[in-house]
Amino acid sequence: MKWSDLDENWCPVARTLSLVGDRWTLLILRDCFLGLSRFDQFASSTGATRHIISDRLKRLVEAEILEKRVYSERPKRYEYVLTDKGREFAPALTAFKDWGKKHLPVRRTSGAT
Amino acid sequence: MKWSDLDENWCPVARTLSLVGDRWTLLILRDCFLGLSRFDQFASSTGATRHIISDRLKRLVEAEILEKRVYSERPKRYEYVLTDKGREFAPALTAFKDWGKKHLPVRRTSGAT
DNA sequence: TCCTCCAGTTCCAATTTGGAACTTTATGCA
DNA sequence: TGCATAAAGTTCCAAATTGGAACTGGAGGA
Repeated sequence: MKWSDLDENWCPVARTLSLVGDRWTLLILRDCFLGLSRFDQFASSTGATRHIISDRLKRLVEAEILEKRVYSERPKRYEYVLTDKGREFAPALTAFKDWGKKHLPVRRTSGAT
Repeated sequence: MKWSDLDENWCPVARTLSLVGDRWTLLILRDCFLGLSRFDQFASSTGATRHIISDRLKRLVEAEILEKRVYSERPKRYEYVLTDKGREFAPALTAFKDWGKKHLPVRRTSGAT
């Protein structure tokens, strides 16, 4: 079964996952909430390849979760910002953040516990 | 960058995603909250291949989000149930559900709402 | 004996990823 | 002029992950 086949699923969780159900997409959204908005920022912040960033941004814009907007005419440059629909995704990321803080404390390779 | 490299990330969202940041894992968790607990149930409910189910259950057990428990000695059969840590993931799924209900209504090919 | 149930495992082709280099448009500087 | 840098992508290919379907093994039942 392909991931896009989930978009007509009876379950709202499954439908949501058909859009944002992957690591890099969610990480890009996190970045948006942190105020990042440019291609290169997403690339270096998430660690995903430019290839993936390009693909995921395209999907997010198509889903109207992000809006692609010109911020420089010459040279043409674009940035990506959350739409209202995208901003309403905040509770989900907050839930992830809270769970991670509580259950997955960082164990630094060198340093204290 | 590999997905597992996120587990030491400074960001709790990224660390969470290193464990549950994929479609099928999250769908399995949804099923657990719906009361499902067996391999075949997950396979048919999610639509993922048995291969994937096997892999994801293994990861979830390793992460102590699910617990593998014998429910039949002969033949040996196992089921998977949420641990406390896993149960605390509920808010995230609820957020996904709410977002999906609001922003991704089903367009049924035939039938009522 | 043969069929069914259930939890996995195995195999292989097809899709997705990772990584790195390249493109395009424009600015800064010596 | 000539060269370097910046930003947003695209392109290419090898490697990893997935999808699909068949197979395994232990047990109960007709």
